[in-house]
Amino acid sequence: MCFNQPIMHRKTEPTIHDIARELKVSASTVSRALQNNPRISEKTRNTIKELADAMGYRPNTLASNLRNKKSNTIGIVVPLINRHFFSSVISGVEEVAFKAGYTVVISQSNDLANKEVAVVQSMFANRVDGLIISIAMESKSYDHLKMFKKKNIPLVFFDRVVPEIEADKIVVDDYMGGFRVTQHLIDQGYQRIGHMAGPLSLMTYSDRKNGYIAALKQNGIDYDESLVVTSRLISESGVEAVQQLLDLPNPPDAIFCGNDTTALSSMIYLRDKGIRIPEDMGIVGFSNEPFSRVVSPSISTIAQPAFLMGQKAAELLLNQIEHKGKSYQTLVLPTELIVRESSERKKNI
Amino acid sequence: MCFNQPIMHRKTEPTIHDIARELKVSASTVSRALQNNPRISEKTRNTIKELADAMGYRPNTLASNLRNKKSNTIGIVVPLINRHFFSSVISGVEEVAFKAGYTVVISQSNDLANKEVAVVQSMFANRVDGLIISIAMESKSYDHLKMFKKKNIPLVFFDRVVPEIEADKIVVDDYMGGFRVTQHLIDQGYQRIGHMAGPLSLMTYSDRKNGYIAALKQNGIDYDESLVVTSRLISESGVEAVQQLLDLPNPPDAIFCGNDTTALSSMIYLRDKGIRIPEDMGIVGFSNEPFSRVVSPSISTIAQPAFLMGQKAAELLLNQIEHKGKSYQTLVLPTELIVRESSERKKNI
DNA sequence: CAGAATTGCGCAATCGATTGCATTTTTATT
DNA sequence: AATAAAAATGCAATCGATTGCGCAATTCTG
Repeated sequence: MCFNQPIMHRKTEPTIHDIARELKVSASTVSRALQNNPRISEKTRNTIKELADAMGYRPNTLASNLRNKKSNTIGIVVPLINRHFFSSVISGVEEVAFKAGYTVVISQSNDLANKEVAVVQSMFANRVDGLIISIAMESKSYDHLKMFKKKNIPLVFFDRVVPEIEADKIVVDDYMGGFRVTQHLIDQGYQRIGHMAGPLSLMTYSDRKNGYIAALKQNGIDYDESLVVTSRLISESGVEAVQQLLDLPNPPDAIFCGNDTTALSSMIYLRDKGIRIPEDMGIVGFSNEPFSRVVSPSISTIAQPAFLMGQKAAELLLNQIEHKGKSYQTLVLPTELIVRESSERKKNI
Repeated sequence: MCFNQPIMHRKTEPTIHDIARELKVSASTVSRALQNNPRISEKTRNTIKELADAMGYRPNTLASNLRNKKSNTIGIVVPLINRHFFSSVISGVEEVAFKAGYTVVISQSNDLANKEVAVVQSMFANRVDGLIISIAMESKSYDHLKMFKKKNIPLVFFDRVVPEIEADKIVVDDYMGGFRVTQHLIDQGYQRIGHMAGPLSLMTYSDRKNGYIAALKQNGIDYDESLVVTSRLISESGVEAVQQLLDLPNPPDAIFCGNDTTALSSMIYLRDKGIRIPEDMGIVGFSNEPFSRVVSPSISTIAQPAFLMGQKAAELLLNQIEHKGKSYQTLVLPTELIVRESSERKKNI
């Protein structure tokens, strides 16, 4: 039997009690010393810290969390982790959270209402201190989220928000995005500007369209309903919409596409038809998907500050966590127009 | 003063003690009943469960985790969340972990050695049950990972693995990837095939190069060292490498680029030089980045099964967690050659 | 130098769930 | 009916850190 083993493989992690025993002080003292509590003299504090180091002591956050009724963890739920926009948001959240000493737990809803309920409940059971979420497209009932409200656990929505729940919200300025795109096309000398809209039940898309209409109006251009085609904005929709627009008696000379996917598929279709971009037809997309920069011609688009959105979401959430009961705010992040080849008819000098 | 409030807003979450008091049984009984421990009669078990439901009881996983010394949490650390390959892996991990009742905590190293150390230590302190990691390019020392080994916490490496640490590992078959690419180029009738290699200290890149060399050999083509340019494979490297290759007395007529990024930048450079792809020069990339499908000409590349990799990583890890001490395995996932325009000189009939 | 003020530290309860062992209750056996 | 066996439940310690309160030691004050 040997006591006082040198520091080596021991079965269990050292705890404050082990340190206390070794130094013949109480566990409270050790705990306080490690927290730099002024009630402990500098001398003993140093002794304790040194031994803690030497023993390879690591605080057990589980125990601490239990005692403090706080997990120092925030949850984030997105439809699909594997989507550039969302992974960028997550990246931003992680950065801010990590710096603030929080852990980020992550789940995806796969855009399925019942998976969303399941993952949210799981986060709830795990006592996250707050939740950041972009809801699944399908979600109908929001009881699982109201649970958080009831227990007073902070909640931040981003991108796809739930209007009927009071909480911090972050969205991008789709209206101004649509406006800027349209204004840009006008500035480039395009005369008849068409628009591929997305499902107008989603605010995101109706705002873009409204921005488009507003810009036309402001430039004294009549809004022509026949120039707007509404679809789900998948790749095929782009092709169909272009066909429809080209068949018009008076077809457009520029198209504001609801997203980059349709912008791309339109471009490919137009190119095959021998229509030159941007000379014969200007194209602008939306969202700044990674590919829009590298395709040829590169696609002008609206950048949504996904990473920033994640950072802001985390900041709002941490703020709520640390000063509960403040009032809620809705942050509208600015969009940025990125002019690329697909719409740059007038070269800058 | 009113006791026996109806179920409504109460300050604190109900615990097993509250249930026990209400039912005049002990907390142990409640705990056991909720776990379906056979030592509790069906009758009392039902009574307990019903009341638990009615009171809106939710087990406190923190307390449970503390007692069980198990967090039911796995950690995943990647260089950058916001990269398609990694976010796809994460997505796969999340799927498997969630189904198995585990929570996934996530962090990014930003490819910085010291951030990696910090996040790994944080996960350690948070008592994750296991860790899945692709190491930062810069990492030099692996003490932070050896810590896990010492404490017998399962570890799974993927993509960028550490050879000197024994653990489960998952990589893609870079060797065969390189081989396939090269064979494909040969089959397409290209005669002199160059290669842009990545940092050869990383297995990933040296394997690709070795596959390239092997394919040449098998086809009776001499390996010409001057045709291989090594770099960090960022966009600019592609341009520099192409310039270098074109300046050779006997330049290549095809290039196997170490990744899609360099494949793209090379293509753009070549196009500006008036060199036609794939007619004058064949190009193949690696990784199947989303953009490689949509650029023009589309880029032939090697698909890495990222989502599958994540699933497998999670499976291996959970297996280790649940049956510790099994031997370690290295899983080599197959790669798939995706032939696109950039290398398809001979059209299929 | 006595008494007050300050400083340094320990006791013991707490967070909520789990579990080995002991005890009580019920059922079976002769 | 008495005892053995089995079933159901309770006691109390435990996981590791935190903290209000109280006691003891030290320093200060007049």
